[in-house]
Amino acid sequence: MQLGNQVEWVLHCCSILASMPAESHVSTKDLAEFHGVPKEYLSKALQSLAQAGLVASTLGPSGGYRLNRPPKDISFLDIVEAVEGRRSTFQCTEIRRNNPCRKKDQRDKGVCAIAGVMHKADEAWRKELRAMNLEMLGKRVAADVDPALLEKGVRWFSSP
Amino acid sequence: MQLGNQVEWVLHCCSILASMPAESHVSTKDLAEFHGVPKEYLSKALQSLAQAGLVASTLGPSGGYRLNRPPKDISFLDIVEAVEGRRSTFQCTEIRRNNPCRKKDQRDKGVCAIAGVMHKADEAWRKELRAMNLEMLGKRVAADVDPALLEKGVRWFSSP
DNA sequence: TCAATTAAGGATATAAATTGTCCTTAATAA
DNA sequence: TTATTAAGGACAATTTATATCCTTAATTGA
Repeated sequence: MQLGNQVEWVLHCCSILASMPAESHVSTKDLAEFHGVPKEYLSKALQSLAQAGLVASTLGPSGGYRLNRPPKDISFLDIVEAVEGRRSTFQCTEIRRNNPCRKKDQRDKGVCAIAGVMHKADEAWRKELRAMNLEMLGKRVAADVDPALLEKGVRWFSSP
Repeated sequence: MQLGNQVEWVLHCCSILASMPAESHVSTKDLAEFHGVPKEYLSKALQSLAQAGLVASTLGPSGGYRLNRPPKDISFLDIVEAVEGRRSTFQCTEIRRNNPCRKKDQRDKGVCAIAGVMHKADEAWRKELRAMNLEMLGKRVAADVDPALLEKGVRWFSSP
């Protein structure tokens, strides 16, 4: 059970967008080149972010993407779910109903105990992602990465 | 990001094994038929459990599987990891190294902040699975399911 | 001893999801 | 007007998940 690469890509892209001056837009082309990933495929992932309302896009030269909300109002979960969807990591197919000892019309008392546990674990994962947002990420990045390098990045994306 | 069906299957199989009298063995054929899943494919998953040391197998007529440890010593995480592996749900491919502003030999301070968050969420998921074991599951099942049906199941697997 | 049954596992086939590319369209800025 | 951009449809390639088939060796019971 692995998250797709797109998740990693858009998280890094959002980190960039959060560090750019407001009103400035960053193109798919630049984001793809900066991260060394295929532009067309990254584009699909960014479209997912746009459809989820996390980013806004503008057309034409100097167009591209910007965050659509303050960084503190965009959680990791928002981003992960925009790309991966909202379905639980565990899908119960109700194989208990195949039990040959059961009567056909037998009703079940609530969800399968196994599914309950797996869904709770899934929720614990999501809770952790919900607790982290782009503002917090920005602070961590600022603490970890050479400020000169960060500034270079901003200028790289800003230059025409 | 979805867990495979094999995970659901073996969890149900382990639930059965935990409810069977000690020393009795349950065959792949019976487990597959009981749950309405393909025998040969379920067999692969059960082999994973055996390789992980969670179950022991015996050959020949009346052979099959039994738990290799007390139910309380087999966690959901043990079972999930036996089938799905131990790799994190998030794989960091270090795309930060592709940053064109970086010098080639630049060293990083620890893991990427994004990977750190994702791994922590992964660990929260695993922690939840680690906290549940087959003994606890047995109690929940006993509370949820008609005792007569449970007993019928045990007899179904016990009869030759 | 013999026949039936079983897990283990190799080889292979099929289906689905992931990853990636190509192209057209409409909007927009310079 | 021209170059640039996001959106998105169509398609291709690759990888993973799902499933089947077959052989082997161990074991049980007749």
